[in-house]
Amino acid sequence: MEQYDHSKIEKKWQKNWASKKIYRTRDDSAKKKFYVLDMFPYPSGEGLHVGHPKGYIATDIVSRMKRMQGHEVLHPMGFDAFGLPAENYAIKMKTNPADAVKKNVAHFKEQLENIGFDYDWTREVNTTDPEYYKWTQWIFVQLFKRGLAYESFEPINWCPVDKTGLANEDVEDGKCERCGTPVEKKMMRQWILKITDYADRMLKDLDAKNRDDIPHLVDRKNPPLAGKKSVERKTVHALVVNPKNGKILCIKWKKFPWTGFVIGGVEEGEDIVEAARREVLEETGYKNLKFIRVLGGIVKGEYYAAHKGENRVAYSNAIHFELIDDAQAPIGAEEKAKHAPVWLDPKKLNHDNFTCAELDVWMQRLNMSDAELAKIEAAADKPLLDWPESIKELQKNWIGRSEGVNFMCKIKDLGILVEMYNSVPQTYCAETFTVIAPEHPLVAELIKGTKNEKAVLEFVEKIKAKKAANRFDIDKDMEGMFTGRYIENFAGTGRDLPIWIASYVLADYGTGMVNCSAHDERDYAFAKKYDLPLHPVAEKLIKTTEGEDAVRPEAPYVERNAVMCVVKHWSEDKYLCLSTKAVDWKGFVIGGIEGNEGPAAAGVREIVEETGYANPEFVKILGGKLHAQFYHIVKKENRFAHFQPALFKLKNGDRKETSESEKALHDAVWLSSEEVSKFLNREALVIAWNRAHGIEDKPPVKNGILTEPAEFAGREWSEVRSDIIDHLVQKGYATRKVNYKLRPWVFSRQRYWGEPIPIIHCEKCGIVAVPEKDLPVKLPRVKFYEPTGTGESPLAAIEEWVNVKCPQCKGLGKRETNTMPQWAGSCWYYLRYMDPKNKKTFADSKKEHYWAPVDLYVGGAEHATRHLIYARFWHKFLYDIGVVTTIEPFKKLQHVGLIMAEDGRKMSKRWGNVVNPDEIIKNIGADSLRVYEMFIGPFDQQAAWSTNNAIGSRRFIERVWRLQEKVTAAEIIIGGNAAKIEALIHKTIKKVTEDIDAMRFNTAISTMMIAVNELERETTVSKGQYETLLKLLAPFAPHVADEIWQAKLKHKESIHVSAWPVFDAAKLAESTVEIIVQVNGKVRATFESETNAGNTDLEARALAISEIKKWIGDKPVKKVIIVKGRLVNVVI
RNA sequence: GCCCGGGUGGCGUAAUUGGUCAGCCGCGCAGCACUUAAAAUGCUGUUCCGUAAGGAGUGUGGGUUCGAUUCCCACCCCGGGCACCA
Repeated sequence: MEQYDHSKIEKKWQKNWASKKIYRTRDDSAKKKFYVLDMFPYPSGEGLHVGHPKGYIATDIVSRMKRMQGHEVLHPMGFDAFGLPAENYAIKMKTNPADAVKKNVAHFKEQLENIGFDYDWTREVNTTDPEYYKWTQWIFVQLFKRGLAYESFEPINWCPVDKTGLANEDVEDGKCERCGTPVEKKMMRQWILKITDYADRMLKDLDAKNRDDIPHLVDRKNPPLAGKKSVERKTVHALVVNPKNGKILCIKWKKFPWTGFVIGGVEEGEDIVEAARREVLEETGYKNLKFIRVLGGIVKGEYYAAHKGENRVAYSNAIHFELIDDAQAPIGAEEKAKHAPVWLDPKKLNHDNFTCAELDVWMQRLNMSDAELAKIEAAADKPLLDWPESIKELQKNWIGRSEGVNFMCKIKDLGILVEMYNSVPQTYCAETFTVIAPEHPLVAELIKGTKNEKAVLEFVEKIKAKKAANRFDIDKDMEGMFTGRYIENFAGTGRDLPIWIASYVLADYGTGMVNCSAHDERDYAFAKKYDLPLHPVAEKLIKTTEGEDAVRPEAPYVERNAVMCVVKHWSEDKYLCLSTKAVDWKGFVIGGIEGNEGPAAAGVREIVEETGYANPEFVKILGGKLHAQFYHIVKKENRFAHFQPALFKLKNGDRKETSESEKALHDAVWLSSEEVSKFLNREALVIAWNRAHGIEDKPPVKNGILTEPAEFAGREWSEVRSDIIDHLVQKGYATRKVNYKLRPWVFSRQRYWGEPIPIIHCEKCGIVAVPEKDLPVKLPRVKFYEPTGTGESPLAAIEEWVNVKCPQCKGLGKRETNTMPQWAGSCWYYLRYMDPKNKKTFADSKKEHYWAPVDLYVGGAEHATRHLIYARFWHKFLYDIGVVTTIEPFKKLQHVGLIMAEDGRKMSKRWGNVVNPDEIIKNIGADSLRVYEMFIGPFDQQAAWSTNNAIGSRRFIERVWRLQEKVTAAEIIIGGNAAKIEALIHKTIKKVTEDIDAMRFNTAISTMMIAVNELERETTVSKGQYETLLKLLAPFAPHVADEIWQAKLKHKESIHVSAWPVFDAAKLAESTVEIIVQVNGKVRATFESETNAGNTDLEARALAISEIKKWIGDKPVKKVIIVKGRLVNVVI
């Protein structure tokens, strides 16, 4: 037999596939689509290392299987090449970035092709191609037109080495993500994208349910009819609200049991808002409508239009109006016959924030019975986003939604009103001072004319000059200065709060000004440093969760006040305590405070009662109260107790008799101060002890029991929060407020290598967008493109490019010279793959309807908080302007675990541990490389490369190759092990198919290896079984599979367009099973049994086994547990 | 500090509605066969202790159960992300 020689076959098949165009994707297919996407690479100068293709191999496998399963597969590839890394590389190599990128892309592409991917290269995109970035710029113009892109002048992060402004996402730990230089704050003219407008929706949709599965009503009541022609229509829903009562104008169809919005077709040349007005007038007669807004997105409906005898595919926008008055025009007879206007109570409909799709869902619900609703809820109980929880969590933290209140405060003597955000409003009575960010515009006003003015201004300048990274360290970097101003009578507490400028306050979160209390670590440290007053309003709660006195949920809660007595000996340094007999417990004398006695009297009484010592004297109250929750064993109740620690002293050793009942409970014992510290195993007592010795607590924590305000005293910190907010809002001290950590996206870079921002500055007209017909604004090719560091991009120096006519007034204008950041192009590339050559639009809407959303998106987890957030933002925006149909771009997301070098470090030129895939392909072949990378471990887990281990994959492929020798012409072999082998093949089909779907490639390969090992033991292998195995292997090792399939087995077409095998459940079942017999849970014997043997039969056979008899001996059998088809367990 | 993920042979790992002696598959290692020899290939073995019978064993300690890698509680360790967001 011919030897397996990868070098002969791999190139051959790569050429063959390309020439036969077997991976060409069609847009007009009747097949079900599957869109599988890789995060496209950023082509660096260094080329690929073996880690890069891991994700690409995975998507290649999935795409090949899906194609064989009969899907129309879109599996494209392209290059993201604008931005700093490419530009810095070009500067280093002293070439033009455009040339460097061209070279790098060619190199990447060649390396990728060597691995044998099934990309349709006719759909390649490159973000630096003017035909591509024309549409990146077009989207920017749309953002600009809707006020989501704006110019601003404010302090932003600036990298002094890369000489450009940076987005919040580009800063890691106060340093530039690219070069590690600490960033500075710099006042700059810049472009901002208002990503924050989408914060809430991006957060909400992470946990949203899958609305795609809610059928549109039109689908259900009037489904499309087969054989009728299909017509596309643009339609509108009108949401007309009566502002007086909130009711919504709908129409009731007379022939159908159906109530819904006014819906109508949009006529040629008609605006959607006009169309909606016209339809409302025609169908209901209401003529005076106030336009509110166009709801985001469009809804697709497919139905049969009976009156026209055609199937309709309708794309509908929704328009929100308010009724101005009741004036009604007469309704035509024809309309009257069809339906009548009705006003519906919207119940809980909050239409202010609705998207079109949500409105559509709500409308359908109007007409559903409860049973129908429940059914649909269940169907939609799948998440909208099938993403790893960890990535969702990362995004949630990044967006950082925080619900709190804005306090309204008045500045004393100036009368200025300011707002201050607080997400922990429980502390409002604790607040003792206010801090303000040095950058805050109010600073100047506060100090104007005061004697401190000059000193404060100097201080502000000093802090501003500090690097961002050095302003916030609690231990050393915090600095502040008093402004001389106060907040007046804050929130009715009667306190004026001094206003300080503090280095640690964030100017761009909340309002840049914060009220401070002892309950925040930084504020506490600041107060200590500058000797500011503190006023804690919460005390610690000790909740016993372990042992006999652990809180028991079933027991009632009882509130008690008590005294905790620290009783000193009359002459020695020892302390009087109790040893409790029932629970092996030693502790201070504790007793309830009765009626109107105080802690001093109660303490004296309890000490006498419980210890017999006759003359205790009250010395002093120690610190504040302690709060505890525990279970009172004797009274069988949960105690919510407030202890007042107090110091007592015995005058002398005189004793009285204690009562019998007290004696039974505990003894009085003396403990040395050391011993006391030893048995103080409950935090409460430690604190009491510390207070008795004047040791101060750490800064108060954010939990415990509130002591102020009086209305909420004694309640638990977390539980009281919402009531406090209600209280503050009611009293008018504050309003509810939500804040986000997500910042506006700083979108301009003062660099050459990026998409020019398509804006023209005109002296007369101001900021004008480049008209869409003039796009793209091409990046000019230049000799000098190094960053200037002046805050202007190198483009600013090219006069012939900068000077341009204003598109509005034709006067003198200047181009915007900043460029877009690296992340811009990747925000929408997945849409361009759907229709990469389109010159009229970024993607044809029919193609978008067919391909969207991306079914599977594979890439590194490091993109969770940048690319994936940015892309979701742009996608939602495109949805809102009605140009895409899904609310999320990526349905399923899978992240790739990194491949590390053999030394366990990241592969990098710096460590000299890079493994080049070209090398591996030369030695063992692309197929072996592919199989190895998938076999290395769980796909999403990091793994270390081992060239040695890769040999195992090569051996596996060789074994498959040699199996050819055993293949007989027969499709199926009869007799011998035939049934067993057939079952094995079907098991393998099932497992491999399921594993590829779940991206468990390592176990899929393992399963195939087991199958090959089994087949090797047979003398002959049937052709049918061998071909099945080859098909399963084909996505993993496409070259060798096709070589055997076409060259050896003489098939005329590629294995990659053959049909994927389907397993037969009937063939999986085996007639006998091995039953294990356990004695007391330990396996002692096994026996063969028919699959469906009954329990009594199994028991009898198990007990008859001599080995089992031996283990049972003469002990009585207590119980026999039988698991059908599995085991018999004898309990003795 | 906070949020995820994980801890199983010499190594990468497999097995979870709790149930076939835990360790599939692969690497490595050892022995054997083939060979003058080597490579390649094939076969056998390979968690630990013990000559064996047998026992122990999935980070540690406890719990639930006839039975726990799988469930519960506490803790330890490793990896990743966030850490100024009041």
